[in-house]
Amino acid sequence: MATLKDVAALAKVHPSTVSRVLRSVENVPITEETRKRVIAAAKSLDYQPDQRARALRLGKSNTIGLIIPDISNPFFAEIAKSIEQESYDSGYTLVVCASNEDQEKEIDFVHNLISRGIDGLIIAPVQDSYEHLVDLKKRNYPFVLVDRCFDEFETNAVVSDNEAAAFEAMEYLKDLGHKRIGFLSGRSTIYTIRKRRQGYQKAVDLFGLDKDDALVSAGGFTFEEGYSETLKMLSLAHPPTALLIAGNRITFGALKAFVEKGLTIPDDISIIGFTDSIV
Amino acid sequence: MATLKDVAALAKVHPSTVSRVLRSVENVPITEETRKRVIAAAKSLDYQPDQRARALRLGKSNTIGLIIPDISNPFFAEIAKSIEQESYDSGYTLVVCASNEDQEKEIDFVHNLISRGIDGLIIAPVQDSYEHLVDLKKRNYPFVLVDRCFDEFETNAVVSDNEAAAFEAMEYLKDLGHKRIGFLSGRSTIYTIRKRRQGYQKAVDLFGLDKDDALVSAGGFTFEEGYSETLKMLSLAHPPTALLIAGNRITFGALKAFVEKGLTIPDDISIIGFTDSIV
DNA sequence: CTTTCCAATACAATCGATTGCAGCAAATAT
DNA sequence: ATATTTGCTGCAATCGATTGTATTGGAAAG
Repeated sequence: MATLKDVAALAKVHPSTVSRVLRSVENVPITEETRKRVIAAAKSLDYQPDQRARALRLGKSNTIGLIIPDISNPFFAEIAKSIEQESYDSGYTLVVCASNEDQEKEIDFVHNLISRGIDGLIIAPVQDSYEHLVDLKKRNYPFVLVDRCFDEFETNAVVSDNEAAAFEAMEYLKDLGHKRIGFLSGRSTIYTIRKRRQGYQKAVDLFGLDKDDALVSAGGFTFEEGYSETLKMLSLAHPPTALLIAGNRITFGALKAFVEKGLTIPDDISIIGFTDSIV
Repeated sequence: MATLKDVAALAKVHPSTVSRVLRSVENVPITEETRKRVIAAAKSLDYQPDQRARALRLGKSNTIGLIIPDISNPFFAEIAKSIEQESYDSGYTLVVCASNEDQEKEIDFVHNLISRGIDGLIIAPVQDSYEHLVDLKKRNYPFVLVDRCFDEFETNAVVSDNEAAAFEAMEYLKDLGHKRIGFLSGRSTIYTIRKRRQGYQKAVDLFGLDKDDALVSAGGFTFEEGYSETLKMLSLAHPPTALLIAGNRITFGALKAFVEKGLTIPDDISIIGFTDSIV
């Protein structure tokens, strides 16, 4: 890799001059002839400024970090894609890290990314703890949460109104005539899940629907868990006639259970799932 | 952020001593008392070495870059996830970039990542051109291709035997009694697609199956294209009785077409798709 | 012919961490 | 008592780019 020094040597000027020519800004006057010589030299050496050196000197890296719990989940992958596109268009490079729903790893990534001189951070937190985020806030480090935030800790965040969404979905199912609606949950420590469940409960109460703990599953986000929890619910003495499902993978698991039980949608059972994804 | 200097000041030693204590390696002896003082100072300041400074000095960043065409495609997301996990376990940070099947962007990323002092590069190339990769190879820059490689240009690469896979799939369909098998392709400039098509053709020839250009679609990788190409093929005078499908999203598009046409698998039509993904 | 001034470029410090070498003290050898 | 070794730590250069502050050369002014 050619450095400023190499270009300077070739153009027979001082490195600082090369820098000034190449950044071109500033009100420092440069002879047209020098400028041409420098540009030619830079081109002939295929000079690319060393970003880590720039970042070190400037205290700015034009890079932002994104930490998501699971890159292989289309929901987060889609988020990553959008952020990446927007970053790229704004001249930023995005560093995507996958915490894999592991709190330790997330904390690791936060430290690691900061020490790399990242300009800002976007996090979909694991939500097993948040001291590291409190710390970020205290240090005035720019970061934004996405998809998940904390009730007890105020931050900038981009989230959906999960409670209202769940409530609306329930209302729709109620209007279809359903009285006994199951709720397939995900990890209940997570913001989105808690809110969706609140919406579900609110609807159950308000609409006078069947209130039964057996109609609310616990569990995680996986396909397998969705499958087994659905089977469990379908084999109840009074199975639900509709399901509200709090995650895309869980939904696919439920579908598998339906197929296995020979149930058809919407004839035998109705479902509404969160986080739609075709593929 | 605390720097080496800050820690040194607090511990009343020279920065170099702090560095030596913290790296601990080297055969330089350090008094136990000094060591303790330094470690205490580092802890109390929550010192984290600046990775960009280290990278600059050491010429090594412990970071590798991954460029994939589409992060929202579960196939690539899954690849990214595995590589990320493996990198993390080996003490490397992975930078994931999405070229979005845009050759210019890929080239941009290659330059950008290199100038960031990335230690190595993993690329699933767009395959519209490869001069930039030739350049990398010439400069002896460590990189590996994944999923896609070039017939005309030798590199390290991790790829599947797409031709054999397509052939095997065709053999299976033939054994089921199918004589008229369609091939839903993706962008034909791409390695995987070309190979799969070769396997398809080889099977058609070898098994004496129906040879008909109308049975081979062109097109891209999208859900929509899969849908429309399938509809087109189903409305042929002699529609295929089975389909070999070269991509996961295309497959989902085909499924939509089947549903719409009221076709059931495997009663009305058989399919085998590449790149399985549940969700 | 000297002084002043300005345009154009060079110098040097800086960002933070690392490392070969120098230096200083105490301990051992002569 | 002096010379030599050894153990520990400080000094300073370095990585590559940036930028405030010289410095240079030549032209204009006196």
